[in-house]
Amino acid sequence: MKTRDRIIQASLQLFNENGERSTTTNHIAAHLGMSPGNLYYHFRNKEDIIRSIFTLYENHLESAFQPYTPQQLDVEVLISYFDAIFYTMWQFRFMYANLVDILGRDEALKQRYLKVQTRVQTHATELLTQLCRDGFLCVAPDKISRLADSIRMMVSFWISYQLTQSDGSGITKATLYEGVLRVLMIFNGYATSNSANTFARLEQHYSALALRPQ
Amino acid sequence: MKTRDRIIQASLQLFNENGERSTTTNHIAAHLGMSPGNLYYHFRNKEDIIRSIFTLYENHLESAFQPYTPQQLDVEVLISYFDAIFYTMWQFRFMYANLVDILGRDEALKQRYLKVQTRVQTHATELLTQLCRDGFLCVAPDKISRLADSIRMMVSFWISYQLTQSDGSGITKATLYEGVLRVLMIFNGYATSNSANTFARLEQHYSALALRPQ
Amino acid sequence: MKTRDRIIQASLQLFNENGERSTTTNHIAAHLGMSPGNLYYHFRNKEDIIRSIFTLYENHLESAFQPYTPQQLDVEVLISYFDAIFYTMWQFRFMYANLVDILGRDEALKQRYLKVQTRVQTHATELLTQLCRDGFLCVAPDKISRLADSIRMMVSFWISYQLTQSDGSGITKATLYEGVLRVLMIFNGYATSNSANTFARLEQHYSALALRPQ
Amino acid sequence: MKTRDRIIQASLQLFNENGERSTTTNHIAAHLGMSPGNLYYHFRNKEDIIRSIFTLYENHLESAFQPYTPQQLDVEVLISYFDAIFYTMWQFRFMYANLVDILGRDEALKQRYLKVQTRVQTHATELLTQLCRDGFLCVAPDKISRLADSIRMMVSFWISYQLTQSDGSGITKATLYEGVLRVLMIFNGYATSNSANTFARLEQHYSALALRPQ
DNA sequence: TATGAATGAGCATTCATTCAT
DNA sequence: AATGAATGAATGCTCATTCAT
Repeated sequence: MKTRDRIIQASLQLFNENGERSTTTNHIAAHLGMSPGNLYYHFRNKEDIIRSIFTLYENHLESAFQPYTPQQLDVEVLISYFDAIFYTMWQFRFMYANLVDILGRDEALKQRYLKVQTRVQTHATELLTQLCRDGFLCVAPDKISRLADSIRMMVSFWISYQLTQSDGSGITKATLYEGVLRVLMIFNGYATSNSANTFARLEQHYSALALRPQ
Repeated sequence: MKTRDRIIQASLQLFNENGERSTTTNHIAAHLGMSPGNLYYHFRNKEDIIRSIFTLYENHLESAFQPYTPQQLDVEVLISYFDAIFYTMWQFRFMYANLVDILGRDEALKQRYLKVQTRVQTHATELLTQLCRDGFLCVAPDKISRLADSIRMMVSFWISYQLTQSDGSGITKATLYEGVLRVLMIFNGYATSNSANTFARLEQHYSALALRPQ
Repeated sequence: MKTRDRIIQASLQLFNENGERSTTTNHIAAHLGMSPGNLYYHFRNKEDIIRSIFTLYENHLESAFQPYTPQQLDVEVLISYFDAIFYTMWQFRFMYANLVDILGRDEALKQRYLKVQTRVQTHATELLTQLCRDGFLCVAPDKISRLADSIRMMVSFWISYQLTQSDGSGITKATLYEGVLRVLMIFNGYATSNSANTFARLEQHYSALALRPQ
Repeated sequence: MKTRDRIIQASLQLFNENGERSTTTNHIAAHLGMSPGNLYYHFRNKEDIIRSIFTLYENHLESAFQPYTPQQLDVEVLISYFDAIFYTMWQFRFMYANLVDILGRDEALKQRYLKVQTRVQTHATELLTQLCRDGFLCVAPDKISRLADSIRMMVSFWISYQLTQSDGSGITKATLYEGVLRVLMIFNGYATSNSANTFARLEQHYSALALRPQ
């Protein structure tokens, strides 16, 4: 792996584990057994590292929430979407835990965040429309967009919510699968008789993951 | 006012205006025309100041969300609750903007937060039950608790959400009245024919406030 | 001596001995056996220290180059002026050695420099006029100002000139007395028969000092 | 052009434009689209680059200030000398702006500077003698050397002086033509009736250049 | 010749906190 | 109660230079 990518990966890991605020650039360099100078050879400053991680986030969102091709729809497709939700939360959990702080310090990043969230909203709306059309969900057309928005808000603040509500020390995969289940619960409210069975299986699937110890 | 209280008030003001992170203890002391040593005579450390502010928060919540006495119910009562929601968000907005950060640094404070939130949840549930009983709302008994929870979550993260979504520089009273309106909108979904008129007047009331310039 | 003044004096000393560029704030603090934090308690930053030294420079120039009272004029008065020239060069030699650099980094300081130099020019002109009137010098009235200017330029760049011309390691008092002698030489060109003797004695006085080993 | 020369030219340009201090070796390499490693293949270190630029300076001085052949003397010859003064100041202005700093860091370079300045002094003296002999100037023989010295000092510190005196942002060609005019003014003081006209034309020539916008 | 990743000592500055008075 | 000088560990970042390829 290239040094630049190693720095990004190590930073992401340390940010997720110890928080972005308390992870210093010297920390990251030391963790990689490299000099701080080399880190600054590859990145202009700490903000630049965060922005590069944000690019990963953008790319992931972009690819994960594309509408599916017509013939594809079955449990696997839905699982891929819910897995993507989980993966996003888990992979970038430091960001969700400090969104206000991180975006508050970097106006350019905030603009990028707004942009990508707008796209996510669009894609999510399309996805829900498709699921309605294919008889998996039953949502009034004028409420689809609001549903997508609710889901986005839930996903965006699930980690913050958990960090303020649970007395545990940190976020585990199980915590995030709980979040996935909450989203599923919202879907369940709009399930059709066709999809009830599928959703039951999905719930079983993620319940099992939510119970797994770290 | 006693020195101790002056410190609390000044800290609250500065935290709200400039953020807790960038408000130093020397800053607070200077703002009060007092020595940092004196500040540390009255408080063990910065955390101690935040804890004292948190006590104000607890007291406010405790007194504001008590069930009303039977004969009272009219528009004024509802306004008093919604005003209390607004007041809480406005008065302690620095906390809402940094909840994860603040609670993450102080486990004892987190425990107090959990406790007070549990009480708020209880009181809110009782309140909703009362409003149903008095024919103002129509919510299935087993859904009342979940409704209270949704409202709490909306209030808790409205400020964070606004700080990440809007590209404006900061939180204004109008922003928070928008939040109050969102909560009202949820209530509206459960309004009875008796209360429809009342809710319309409430909406008018807060819409006007949300439009007022800073 | 107050800590603030001790910092100024130590900084001045270290700047003069080792150059301003290579004298770090930690250096200064260590030299005084104090923490860097304390240094920054008394001064906002390094620039602030330099500005405070510059205030000393301003005050010195202001007091040293006042016109003399009529009855005063004798050798002692002239010696006091030439001594002031020497003292200024010696006391603030780091500044003269790095004028371009120091003023180039701090526009506000440059403005103060321009202002004080304008005042020095005025005072020097008045002084020369007085000396002419008292029969010590004979300069055409329209050339007095230009003479003052030449002297100022000579004093301002004597140290720089010496640092580029001599292969010795540094500036000594003797070097600066040489500079004083050069200025005296200019005066000599305008001496009257009344003052010739006085100037001869002055030259002897400073020649002796210029020959003294460090 | 050879890589080595390209490095020298780029360094000279960047030093003149942005100052030697704030022009890093990586800067120079990037400006040339080359790796820092390659730069260090051609030069041992930054000092080595400066020394190579200094060689250009030496060569220029050596060739520009040679006595003229007897039959040549007319306005053109004088213009060529004054143009050479201008060219030297303009081409190597970063050096004049930081002479103390640059020579203070490199004792060997200082020795070369002393040597070349001695030669310049000699040549300038010869030149003035020739001009006297040819009836263009009238200077007492024992004062010729001192006149040459004064001119050298004026040229050497004109840029430094301007950088400390003007509140403008930087050195322009006009600034340096002003310097040339100052030198001309000194010559004027020793002009003969034969040369008065010539000097007037020279003054006109350089005044026009000094007034030209950048 | 040339690349470009890597080094590492060093710097100005911050801030919660302490403590003698 | 109050002062205010003092602490010191920590932080993000720079840049001339090296060296394996």
